[in-house]
Amino acid sequence: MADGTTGGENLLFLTDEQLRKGIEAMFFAYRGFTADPDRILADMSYGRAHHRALHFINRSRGTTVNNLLAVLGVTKQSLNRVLRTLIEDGLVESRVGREDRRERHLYLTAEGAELERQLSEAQRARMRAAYRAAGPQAVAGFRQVLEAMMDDSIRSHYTALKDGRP
Amino acid sequence: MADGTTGGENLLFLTDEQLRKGIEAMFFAYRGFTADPDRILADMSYGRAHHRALHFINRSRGTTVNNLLAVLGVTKQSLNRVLRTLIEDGLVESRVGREDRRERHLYLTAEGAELERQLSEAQRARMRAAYRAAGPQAVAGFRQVLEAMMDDSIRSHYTALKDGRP
DNA sequence: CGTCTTAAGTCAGCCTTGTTGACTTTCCAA
DNA sequence: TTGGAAAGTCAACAAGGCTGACTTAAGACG
Repeated sequence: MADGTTGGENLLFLTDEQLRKGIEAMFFAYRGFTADPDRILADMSYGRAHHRALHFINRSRGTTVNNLLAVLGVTKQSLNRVLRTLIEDGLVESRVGREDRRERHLYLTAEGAELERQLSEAQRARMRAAYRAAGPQAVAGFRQVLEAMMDDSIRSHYTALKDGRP
Repeated sequence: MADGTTGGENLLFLTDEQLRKGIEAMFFAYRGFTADPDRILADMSYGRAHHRALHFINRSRGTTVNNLLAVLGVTKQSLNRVLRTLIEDGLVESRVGREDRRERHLYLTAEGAELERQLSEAQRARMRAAYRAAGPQAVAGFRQVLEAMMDDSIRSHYTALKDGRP
């Protein structure tokens, strides 16, 4: 139909203008999303990559390096550089697998858990304020759109974590 | 109250669990968000920074370097490196200001506009699919949460662009 | 047992994109 | 006429991606 509707359903939210606003919103919001942890990390000799590693090791205690690689979507060499410093600094512990001794299982130490808690609390504080300002219905929509935006290959990692599956 | 409600209003959406899901959704979704333009850019000798510059020059034709700096949130030196290659390659034109001749006003050339169109169409396609899958109400919530997540100092740039203000 | 594969780690080198700091040129405005 | 803002440039550095090549250890399997 010429008026932008189909069978009574309004599709105005799919115009290029609307999409552009969503794109710009993603760009600016992501800056805010990372701003607070980045400020904390800047004082130490760590960066965003260390935060991500700490986050997912905390979320999936005892995860293997290979699994972490898949979740983070980076190369082994890239992750290894980050992981090595975290292990050397005593924030992460790497244990040889009991069933398959080729694997290394990763755990946060008490110190690592403390930094992770500090970083994620800063990030949650902003998210909490945004959620509160927008309300529960908006939050549901927010999560729906984000989930639909993920690559198919990535979404399974997200839903597994979301539902607390191993 | 001990059951997570306050005056009848359910605040379950503000639990740390819910916030964590939102944080992980942002992380994975942003990867999808940038994936398609990144693939196109990988073939050329350009990166994500070039895409961002092209996008905002297109959105605010004739913008000054200083304004672009504020919107992108990077240093002059960082932007300059990107801008120089775009100008050298004939994708962006830099015109001396007519009123204030210290300023440079930035415009896309026909070639620059063509690349910008290609990149943003790839990005819009994914956004369109996500919007369509989630529906108009979810999209409204998505935008509300993102806007609330931005830094205060950044939100004005977003709303100015959103409403088409100069 | 021997071979193949997988998991992990490492070394070297490259690129993009961010940063600081110092400096120049241009030119508006007080 | 002079101060300061806008723009641009050079140098140096760091984080964090990447590829390629290679080693070590150990499970899998014919």
